[in-house]
Amino acid sequence: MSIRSRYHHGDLRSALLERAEATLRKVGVDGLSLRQLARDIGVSHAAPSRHFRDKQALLDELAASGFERLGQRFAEAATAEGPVTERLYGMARAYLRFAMDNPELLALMFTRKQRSTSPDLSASVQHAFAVPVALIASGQEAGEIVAGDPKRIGITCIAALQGVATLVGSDFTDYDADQLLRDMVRHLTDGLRPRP
Amino acid sequence: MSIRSRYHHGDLRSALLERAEATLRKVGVDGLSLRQLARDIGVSHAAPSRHFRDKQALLDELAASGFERLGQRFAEAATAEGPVTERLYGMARAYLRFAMDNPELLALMFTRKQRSTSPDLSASVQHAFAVPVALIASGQEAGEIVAGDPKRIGITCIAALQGVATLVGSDFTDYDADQLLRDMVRHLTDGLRPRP
DNA sequence: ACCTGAACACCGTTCAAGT
DNA sequence: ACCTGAACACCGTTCAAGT
Repeated sequence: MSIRSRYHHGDLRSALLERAEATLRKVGVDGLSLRQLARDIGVSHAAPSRHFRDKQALLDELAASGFERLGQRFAEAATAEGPVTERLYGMARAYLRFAMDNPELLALMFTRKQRSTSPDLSASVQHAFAVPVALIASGQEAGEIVAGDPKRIGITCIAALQGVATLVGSDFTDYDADQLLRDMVRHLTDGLRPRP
Repeated sequence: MSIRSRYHHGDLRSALLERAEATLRKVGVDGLSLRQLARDIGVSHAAPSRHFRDKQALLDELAASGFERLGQRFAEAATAEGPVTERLYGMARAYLRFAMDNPELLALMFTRKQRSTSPDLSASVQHAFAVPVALIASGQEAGEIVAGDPKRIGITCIAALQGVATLVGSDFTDYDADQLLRDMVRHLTDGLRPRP
């Protein structure tokens, strides 16, 4: 960061992403403007276009990085000690923690506008989702989970968690997140139909 | 609509809401601008402010009307013939149909930004959610559903459906909506833990 | 290669003034 | 009561020109 190199920022791309995520957290997507981002970083308002084709491209990268981090948290929970169902519950808690720590980012991750999903984003999603699917497959081997395509069961679980995250974030209910999550896990595990 | 009354629109408020929903469906929230709406209707760009404090107020009303219609569809499904579990499945299908018919509206309905929810919207939500809760309560009486606070079980079901709708709308998965929904209903009904 | 400055076509919101 | 027109302070995107 010599005085000479202040004209060329050096790593404007990373700086934009970093600042964008901070702004997203503080003021939400609607409050995020490329011009303000550029101002914050101290660069002209036209500079970002060198690194992101348009605003949506920057948002797509934020979403992709979100899925990468979510995938990491999944992986940590999946490789913990204990029976599969315990680890699945750990993953569920990791999901909800991520959702509550990054509510605006999560909304961005699952809002696909009417644009085609970028290959980058798609790869991050597949990578993240693969973790619970694998865990479910090993749960089936251990006889802890019913038979069936682990991919389909995994997607069902992710959908359930995403729903909990959405409801928690919408404050349409007074139940706290932990209780909602426990209810969901319990009912999805044991079923709503009474067991004999 | 006499020539004399063209200056005063007459029912600008309704016209704005109607046009806004059509635009929402066509180009999404991001493509929705008050100025364009005013232009479409043939009124000055400042006119909408008489009827909606700001853009968010109009979006809130759209969301509220969404919940009202969703509640109606719920009520229809709830009062159908057959056992409770059948009617719950009918409600689930109604939810997903609504989600697929109004993807942008649904996103709007569940995206609460970081603003306080308007009382109007909150009332619509409570009204809509009350339907599945009541159905679950009668399912418990019939012995078709496990014991527990019907409100909490109902919220769990809605979360599950909302999650399915989100995943279907995000096109992160290739599974079609019906299959995803059937999987969710089956697993939530019977549980992921093997039954003896 | 990377950034600037000006330009273009938009926004939401406000407010005196008109009917 | 309801709407207009002008004004203000913003946007995203593009593009010749600078270093």
